[in-house]
Parts: sequence; structure tokens; C-alpha cells
Amino acid sequence: MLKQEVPLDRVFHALGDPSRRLMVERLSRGPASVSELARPLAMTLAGVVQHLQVLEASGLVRSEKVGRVRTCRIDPAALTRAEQWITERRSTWERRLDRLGDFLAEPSETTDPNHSNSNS
Amino acid sequence: MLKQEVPLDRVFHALGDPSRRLMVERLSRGPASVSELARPLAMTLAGVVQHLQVLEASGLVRSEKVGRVRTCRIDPAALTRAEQWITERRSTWERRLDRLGDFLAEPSETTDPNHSNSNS
DNA sequence: GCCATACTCAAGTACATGCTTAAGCAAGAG
DNA sequence: CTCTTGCTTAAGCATGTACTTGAGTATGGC
Repeated sequence: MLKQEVPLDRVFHALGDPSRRLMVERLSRGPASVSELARPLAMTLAGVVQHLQVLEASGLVRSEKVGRVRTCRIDPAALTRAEQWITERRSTWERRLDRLGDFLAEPSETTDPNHSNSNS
Repeated sequence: MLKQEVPLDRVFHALGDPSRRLMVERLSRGPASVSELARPLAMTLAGVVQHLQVLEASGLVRSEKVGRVRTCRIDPAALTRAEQWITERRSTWERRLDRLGDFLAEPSETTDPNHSNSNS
């Protein structure tokens, strides 16, 4: 198994730039060459290549060169890891709200350790 | 009107820093004061406050001050927007793979030597 | 009132980021 | 062969980021 495990830092950082997100959007519709990725971006090719390097370092994109053309494609694993991190935070938050809801629904009984329960 | 619509840029950028992700993780377990958020971070309070400002600007976190304590809590809407963006890219990519699978499963005429495929 | 707590703000600094230009090189069309 | 295409690399530069220190303010316990 090819375990890479690029830190989440790089993945989120890579997604934090609109040009790079556009590149990812394009690649999610299928592989593309570097100049194809560059076309919609108001930027020199050299600039695009630098964004591509960030995307590759994050694990979001892989590429290989055939002849003089470098073909890039998305690697969904990194995308999934980022998605999972978010999902986990959200579900932690939601579970907490559920427990809070239970608590509020109950006839008053406190979980505060500093508070002496006067009842019974 | 309460339309905020913070650009995704800020959300992903905010999540691209490990200290800020730690803060979000802590807040997903429930509200916290600034110094509570600061405790696990090897950094001055002032530094933490700056991270907090980034998180607030991204819409991921809201906070209000009562007395001398500022209490911070997560706002899951921004988290959801980021999650959605990722999910959309993944599903576009997956649909494409499905179509590609269908294409490859078909009895093909592309092996026919007379086959003419004009692609400009 | 006095003091510790809990921030808040401004300024400074080192390093990272997002571009650019300019030069170079290999692949492929004519 | 020449010329164009498709990158690739290095250098430079303006701006942004992630901190710091040092000062200040308001709150609340004693």
C-alpha cells in the first residue's frame, strides 16, 4: 500500500485559493493538460505551474508527462480526507446539540459537578 | 438581510492552519473562552486572538463578550459550505468514472480499422 | 481601593505566497 | 531543417501571514 498521508494543512491550504479551486473543478470533470488548466486563468503559464505544484504537494492532483504534454488528474483520496475532517467536526457538534436537547427536555437535574443536587 | 456568504477562500484558508483547526476541534465539543482556546497552543494570547479573528472572518466561529470573558462557538454553516464544495467535486468525478465504465463495458466499434473519429 | 484576570490593540519582524519576466529546452508539425 | 507549442526553471518583488513584545483597558474577587 502506498501510504502518503499528506498533512491536512496542505490540503486545506491548497483549496484556499480560487485559482487552485478552479483547477480542481476543471479536473473533477476529467484530466487536462497544464495549458488547458491555464486557459481560464488570467495569469502566465509559469504562475499556473506553481499552483499546480501546490496542488501536487497537497496530494489533490497527480500528473505525468507524455511527450511534451503534462496531463493532470484529480486524486480524490486527499479530497475525501478533508471532507472527513469536516464531517467529523460537524457530527461532534451535532451530537452535542442532541445531548443538550435531551438535557433541556428533562425535568431539571444538573450535571454541574460544583452544584449540589438538592433533590432526593 | 442576513446574507453573509463569506467566500470559500476564507473558509479553506482558515482551516489550512493547524492551530486554527485545533481551535475548531475544541469548539465542536462546545463553546469556550479565548484563554481556554489558548491553553493547548504554544503561543501568546495575542497570537490566539489573531487566529480567532481569521476564524470569525471566515464565518466558522462567532463570539460574544460577556463581562471580561469572550465566549466563542462554532457556526456550522460555513463548515457545511466547505463540505458541500468538496462533495460536489467528488461526485462530479465519480459520475465521470461511471460514464467511463459504461463506455468501456459497451461492445466497441473503435477497434474497427475503418473507424473514423473526427476530433478537431 | 487593590490586584489578578481576561482580553485588546499597535507595532515590529521573519518568512511564506502569488505573482511576474526572461531564458531555456525538448517534442512535434510542416 | 525551422518554427511553434508546451512546458520548465530561476530570479525578483510586492503583499500577506504568523507570530512576537509591550502597552493599555475593563471586570470582578477580596
